[in-house]
Order: sequence, then structure tokens, then C-alpha cells
Amino acid sequence: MSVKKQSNARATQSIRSPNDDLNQQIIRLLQQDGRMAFSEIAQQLDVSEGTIRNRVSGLRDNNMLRIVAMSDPVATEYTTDAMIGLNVATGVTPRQVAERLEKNPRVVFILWVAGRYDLIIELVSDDDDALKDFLEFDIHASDDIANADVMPGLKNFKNQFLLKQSLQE
Amino acid sequence: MSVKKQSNARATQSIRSPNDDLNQQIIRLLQQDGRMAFSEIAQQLDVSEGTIRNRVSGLRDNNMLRIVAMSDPVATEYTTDAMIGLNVATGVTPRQVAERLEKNPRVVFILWVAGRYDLIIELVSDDDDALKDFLEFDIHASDDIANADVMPGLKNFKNQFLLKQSLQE
DNA sequence: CATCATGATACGAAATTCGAAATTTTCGCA
DNA sequence: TGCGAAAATTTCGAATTTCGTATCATGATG
Repeated sequence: MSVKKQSNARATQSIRSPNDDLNQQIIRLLQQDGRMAFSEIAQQLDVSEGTIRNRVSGLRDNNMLRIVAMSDPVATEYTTDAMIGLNVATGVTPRQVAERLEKNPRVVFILWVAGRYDLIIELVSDDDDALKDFLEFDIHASDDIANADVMPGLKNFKNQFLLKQSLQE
Repeated sequence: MSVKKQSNARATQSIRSPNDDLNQQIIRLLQQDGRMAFSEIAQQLDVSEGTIRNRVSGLRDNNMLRIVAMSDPVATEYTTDAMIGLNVATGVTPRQVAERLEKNPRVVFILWVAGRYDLIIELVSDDDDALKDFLEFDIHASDDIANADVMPGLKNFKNQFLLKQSLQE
């Protein structure tokens, strides 16, 4: 399957956790069952329960991991969704624009990229005016954006974070 | 009299959902924290712990509820992350391409869009060759893609999980 | 080499979950 | 309206898990 680098004490010194591979394995188990007992995870991964507890709470505190319930109807019904490719105005950094847009709760994803655009963002909402409002107030009303390519979502085929995650069963 | 849509003794009865409002409230709480203790849920909703336990296991058994961990791959792994805008070849539908790419576990997001591209996908991985391999085997080796704009991720400013309910916190 | 910091572990106490039986509620039906 | 069966809820002691905290191991630092 994957590469499985066990003791790669190299650059994987992540944001705030050593031994990243353990975190990945914990996450992998919790992705299958978000309620799996820490003690069982510990047993499967051959470490102590306290370690699992510390790791999980650490990951959660840093918003790197979220354990939530999803009910199929709800999860499948978020739709009005658009990807927007942005080019920032001259003299403005992508970071500055990102920090402004970040505050909008409908913007759920902001990635600084190289290539045709400077930023790619994802906009979701449950009401049809959201896109219009966003364009009006967050894009056109600001002079830090030179160009915005709006690509309305038509159908979401895959989103690792939404259900469907049940693979490998 | 009562409009509540309380116990619709129709087909929904057999599954296991009498008092639907209670299920909704349970789900609402678990959407905020998938690990909330049954006893605490019970306390908040003023029913017994056993009821919560029965409801949750019933919902889960019937695949009406899923409790999973979601991790931000970019935050948890040290990954290369790319957004790729795709245009499908003539005579091919975005759906067909999506169904092919969907199988690749490194593709975590596939959205059919209107606009400059047909599909926008997100690729994550834990090693640097992944992008090259993906382009080689999944893009160039296939004749269903007319164009691919690769935009390597530079920095992820925001990646909020795309759950409707997370908007209302 | 001592010290400090960080993470892992150990362990008793508190809390939670579990299984199963008892109780209550629901609902069809005469 | 009342009865009985089925379903849902509650109860409760035991098993399990989680939690708080102290201790240990490992590096980094001066």
C-alpha cells in the first residue's frame, strides 16, 4: 500500500508532534470509527493509552483532527459550491488576501498555488444569494484582487472529508 | 392536531426511529463532538443513557449516522498538495473521468465545475514523486483528458471541513 | 555534567459503557 | 374501552474506559 516510513526522524518534525507516523496511524483508525476507545487504539498500535490520549487531544486542539458525526442526508446536501481562482492585484500578497477572506465562514478552503492563479478558494453555502453576495462584497468591493474566475460546482464526485470514507472495509 | 411529524408510522417505523426529534438532537450534539459521552448527551436531552446508546447504535447500524475522524492532510502530513484544473477530451464526460480518478486515494477532492475547467481536483501525497507519477500515469497516459493545469500548493491558509453544521458554530 | 523540556508510561480514582432484565409506552384489534 | 404483544425506555451492577497525576526516558542546552 503506501510507503510506511517507520522511524524517519528526519524533517517530519511537524508543527507540534514528533513521530508523525503514529499520528497517521491513529488517524487512520479513527477514520474508520471515530469512537474507537483510546485503549483499543493503544493496543493495536502497541503504545500506551495515555499516549493515544495525548496525541488525539493534541491533534484536536490544533484543529488538525476533528471527530464528528455525519448523517448521510445532511452531509450529502451541501451544494451551492464554487471554486474560485483568484489573481491578486499588483502590490498585494496572496497572504494578505487570504487573511482577509479567511474570516468569511463560507470560504472553507484557501490555498496559495503556483500557476495560473495565486489563490484557489472554495465557497460553500446553503443559499443561492451567497455567491452573489460574496462576489459583490468580498471580491468586487476590494481592490486587492485583480481577477476572479468563478467556477460554480456542478457535482461533487469525491470529497475525502465527507462520507464515502468507508472505503477499505 | 399535532403537526410535529412525530411518529410517522409509515415505512420509517421498521428501521428504528420513533421519536425522530430525539434522533435529530442526538445527531446535532454528535456533530459538534463525535466523542461526546452518551451519558452527557442523555443529561442534556433529559433521557437515560441507555436510550442514547440504543439510538446511536441503531442509527449507526442502519448507516444513517457515521462517526468518523477527519484530518486535514495538509496539516497532518507534510505533503505536497496540488490543485489541478482539468479539461476533458471531446466525447468524454467529466463524470467518466471523475469515476476513473476517484479510485486514486491521493485524489481527495473532485468537483465538476462550470467555467474554465471541467473538473477541479486536489491531489495530496506524502512523497515528492507522487505528483510526477500522477501526471505520468493518470493524466498523460489517458486519452480522456485534453488539458491539465497543475497548480502546486504553496501554503494552505484555511481548510475548514465542509460540513454544513460547522458553519453555525 | 547538571538542568530543563517534552513526550511516554504507570496507576489508582472517577466516569462511562455495556449487557441484560425490568418497566413503561405504543399500538393493533376485538 | 380494555387487553396483549411488540417496541422503546429505563435501571443497575459489572466491565471497561477515561482522567489526573506522578514518574520515567530522551534529548537539547548551557
